[in-house]
Amino acid sequence: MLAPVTPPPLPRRIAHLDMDAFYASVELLRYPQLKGLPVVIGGGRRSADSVLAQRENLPVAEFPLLGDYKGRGVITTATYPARAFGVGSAMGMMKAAKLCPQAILLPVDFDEYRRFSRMFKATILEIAPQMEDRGVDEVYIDFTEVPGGQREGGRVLARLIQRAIFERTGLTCSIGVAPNKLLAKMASEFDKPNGISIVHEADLAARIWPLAARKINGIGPKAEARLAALGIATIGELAARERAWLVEHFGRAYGAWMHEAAWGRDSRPVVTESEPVSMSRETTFDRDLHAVRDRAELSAIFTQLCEKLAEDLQRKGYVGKTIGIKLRYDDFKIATRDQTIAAHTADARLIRQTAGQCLKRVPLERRLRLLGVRVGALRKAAELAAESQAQAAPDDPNGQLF
DNA sequence: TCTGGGGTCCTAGGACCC
DNA sequence: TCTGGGGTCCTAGGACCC
Repeated sequence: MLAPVTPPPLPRRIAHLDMDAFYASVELLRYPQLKGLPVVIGGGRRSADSVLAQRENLPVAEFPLLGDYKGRGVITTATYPARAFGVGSAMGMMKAAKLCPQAILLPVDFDEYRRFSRMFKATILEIAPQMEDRGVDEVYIDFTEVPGGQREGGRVLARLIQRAIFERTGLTCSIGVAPNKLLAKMASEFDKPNGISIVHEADLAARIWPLAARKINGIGPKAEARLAALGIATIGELAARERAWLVEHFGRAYGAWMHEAAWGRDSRPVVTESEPVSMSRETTFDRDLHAVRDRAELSAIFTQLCEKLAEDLQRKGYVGKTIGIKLRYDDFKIATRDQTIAAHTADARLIRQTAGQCLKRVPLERRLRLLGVRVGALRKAAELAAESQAQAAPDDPNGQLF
């Protein structure tokens, strides 16, 4: 008997695709008259009665200005002309207004960004079926088995996808292709905007090791600071340390992972489907509120959050079992409490009641800045219903007895 | 008026069970 | 004086990401 002949496996080629300045680019498609001007997006949601909602061909002079903005909130994104003034994402609005009061301020329009997000993802799926969603403007794509995915290390397929997205949406993106997700993510930043970068294992020392350790997806500001204190700034310096030394300083799991990452090793698959674990709603108040003195106002907001969350769950077909709250105090410290109830629910009143119990277990002397409600341990409502049906099925002896 | 909103995953201690 | 060991669930906090 002849052993079945299996062709050697193809080398893994994983792409990371990142839309270029996504929110701002979507806004500029709608308001081309703003091209080249400093534009900032953030500070709240677009309301139906806003001047912007009424006319798309609004003259530039009639757009709202950042300098006129009053409120808390942060910049979601800024165009390059705005960034030239030192304005950037996550910056407080009031601080940004001082730096560049003449910038045009657009409120965020998530519905519109989601619409474009669906469009570019559908375009990718028509070409490459193995796609992992990483938020509104990012995906991983497994090129390995896709026709043409191996040509020029992935460049040919990347170019095809880039063109298809541009033709469908008018938006550009940057793509990195590498042996795994970790390297592909870094590669996609190499040539922005509208670029393609191909990285191979052999490029590790030349192209990855000179980068700051912070460029590794999973090393954030805290880990970066701890590394810096230990004299490590670049990925190469991280790679030069013994695994055992990293484990000693960062714990078994994180230390070992850091070592693997620095050596460009990552075997995580591209995950095409996943179920949500939790859903939440939270809001930062216009002014800090006190649990006793602003009780009525707080209570109304609390109820509203629970109602919105219940709506989200019901619309998407989920029920959850762990109900929780989140508070941010005026000193920015965060407290969370949660409680697991007997049965899964998506009912606003039950969520409100359980979250109310949680609120009683948390200190309420300080003023509050933010209140949030969360439902976790989610299940698909339909699946849960099917299971309880099965439990009462006639082949269950207990089911027959009673 | 510095500092949004929506997520995931990990850790660690205690309860509880066998 | 000696007092297991493993597994799972629950809870609180924190790091990180988009």
